[in-house]
Amino acid sequence: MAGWDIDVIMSNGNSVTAESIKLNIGNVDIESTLDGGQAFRWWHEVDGSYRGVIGRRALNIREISGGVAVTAVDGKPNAGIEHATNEYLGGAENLEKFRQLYASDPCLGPALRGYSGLRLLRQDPWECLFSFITSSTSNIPRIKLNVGAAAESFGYSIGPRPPDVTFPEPEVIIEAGENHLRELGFGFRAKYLVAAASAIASGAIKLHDLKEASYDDARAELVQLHGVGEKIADCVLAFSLDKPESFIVDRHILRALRKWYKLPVKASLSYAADWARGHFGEYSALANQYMFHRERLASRAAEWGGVHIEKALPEDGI
DNA sequence: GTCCAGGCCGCAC
DNA sequence: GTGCGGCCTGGA
Repeated sequence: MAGWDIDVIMSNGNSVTAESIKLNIGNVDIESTLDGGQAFRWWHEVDGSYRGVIGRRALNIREISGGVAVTAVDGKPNAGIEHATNEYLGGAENLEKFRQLYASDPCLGPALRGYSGLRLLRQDPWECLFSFITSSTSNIPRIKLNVGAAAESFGYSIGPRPPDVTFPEPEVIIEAGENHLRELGFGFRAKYLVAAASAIASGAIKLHDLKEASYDDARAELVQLHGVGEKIADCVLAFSLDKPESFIVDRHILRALRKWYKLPVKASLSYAADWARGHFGEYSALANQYMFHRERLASRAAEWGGVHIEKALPEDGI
């Protein structure tokens, strides 16, 4: 599975040789997967690769034919990187079935052809929860700014650059406190984050145990947290707690469901989520991510002059 | 200056 | 159960 080759990393002007590991895990669209609204600590490099952190390792990931190449940028041995990256990028079995089932779906078919390789991540649950509490009434650039600031302020350095840090444990966030988080720009979300950290540190909520729990039970646990509603809970369930049946509804998705699946204009967010879970079943989270990506690019294309979607999805005829 | 962003809470009705 | 105002703040 894993092959070897030699890369040259330019860091602080010095050249360092490091071995990269090739993972033949199938096509991965790293831009839409790592930097499309699931995770917020991946940074685009000038060569098109992405740099970020998985667990306690600072890594660089780039696309290669049939998979990705991963390089440690922390000067440590490669042990464990292959396994961790495989975990993080999720399995592809579901994706293959999903592709076959929805190839001719009017909304998802074009998206599957346009962004084939968009995957569901399997992130660390605490960082994921923290990130999506932060996402409330915010936008992706600002979420990246906030989450990155918290990581760099309170995380443990594991590499040469400032963003090469582990994500701070709940105990560290509690110690930092609401006011410090407000100073970093989290606004009204600061108190939610400290409360969530307390619930986890005290053991009132055991995030990792929710992986084994049913979707309904895990969701019910999460929404008890102050500042976590159905939407944020579904993000955490889909991106970190192995719940492929979760479906996230925001304004982009609601618009898509009305446009492509004839959902009533008056359908509430909660109704829409229930309908979509019934319709897509175990492929809900995947369908949701492709739909979100497509709709988000479409709205951005409109802002930029409306060319992006036609370029990405030629056969779609919007 | 205004408006909006991958929401949620508290409170009416 | 549905609707509405308020909440922080950076960027367009």
